[in-house]
Amino acid sequence: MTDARREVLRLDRIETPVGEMLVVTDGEGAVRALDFADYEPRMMRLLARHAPGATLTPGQAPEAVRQALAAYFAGDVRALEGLRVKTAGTAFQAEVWAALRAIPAGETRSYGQLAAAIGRPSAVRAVGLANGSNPVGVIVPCHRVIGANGTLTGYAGGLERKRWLLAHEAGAV
Amino acid sequence: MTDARREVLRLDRIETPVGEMLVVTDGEGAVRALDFADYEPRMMRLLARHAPGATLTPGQAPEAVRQALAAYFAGDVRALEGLRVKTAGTAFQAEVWAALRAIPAGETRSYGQLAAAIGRPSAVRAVGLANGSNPVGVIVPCHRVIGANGTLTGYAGGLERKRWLLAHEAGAV
DNA sequence: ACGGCCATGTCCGAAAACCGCGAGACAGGC
DNA sequence: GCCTGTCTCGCGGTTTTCGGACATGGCCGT
Repeated sequence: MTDARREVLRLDRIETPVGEMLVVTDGEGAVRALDFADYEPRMMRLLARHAPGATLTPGQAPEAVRQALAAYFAGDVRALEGLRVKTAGTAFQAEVWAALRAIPAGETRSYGQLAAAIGRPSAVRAVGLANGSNPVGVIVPCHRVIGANGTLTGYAGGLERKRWLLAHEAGAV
Repeated sequence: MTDARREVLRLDRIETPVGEMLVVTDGEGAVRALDFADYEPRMMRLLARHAPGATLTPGQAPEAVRQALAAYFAGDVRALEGLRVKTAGTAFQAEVWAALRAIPAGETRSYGQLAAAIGRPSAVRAVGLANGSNPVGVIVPCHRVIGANGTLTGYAGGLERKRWLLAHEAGAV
């Protein structure tokens, strides 16, 4: 009696300088999840929350997505800006993630700045929390948010990768 | 960014031998809620849970619904069997409510029999709970479930109405 | 018969825990 | 003094846990 429109998502694996990544796309070409292969359980957990009941089948991501990611890692760090993503978090999370995509490659923001940008200057830790539960890494650039004193503080894919991504973007502007 | 497709539901009021009733239907003719007018707050609460964010406007229910209800109260106690209902409870509740509709008019079941019918013989009290949170009274005949010893035990619309409905159905087969 | 007792499964609301922070206080080292 | 590192605590949204509540039905005494 429940609406059982089981959505079918494709799971692709691509090689990058920072290790193999998992890309989940839907039938409309939107990216639903993107994470590093060694954090697969985490991605599956997030995906289960954001796309309940969807089935996952191995398959190639749309060419536009593959090419954009390749271009990004090759040095065209703005290549991801046109990609469409689709997530289903709370209203607060949606605001945070939208604010993330507004940070240009090569720049960084502090958690406090991001909190102020969405009109809740004191919701600093909550921003960190929403940041950490972002299902679409790299494209939604949660790695561009650092501590107010310049320290990297944390990253779901490991601080080493956060450092690499920031250096990559800083060197390619 | 959340899906803000505000659904519009119609709220009708009809007279019956057991008092005025509230009928909520959707754009597809399915009954979403049905309760007695003097329990309006309860119905609103259930509706808020089963159709979050929907707006309610006064208006007439589809003719098929009105006629079926009139026929039922006039003596054609099987007139409600063809009506479509739509609810959004948990899986357990859905099973219980489906099992309810399988009880023919004029018959009754005990809570234990109903629990056994859905394959959870010991979930007796849970059946009672699910029964009580049924948003679509009368059409989903929760009044046909009574205690194992024949007592009526309880009814959201008042025991007096439960007694009346059962007598009405028993006398009209 | 009748009245108490208790095991039972599910759901809901409240409360607490959890954090990818940041500001302020404080202690040392120069 | 000044700079830096460590500590403490308040912050806010989300998730998890927990404690009742309940439209029962046996069982066991009287």
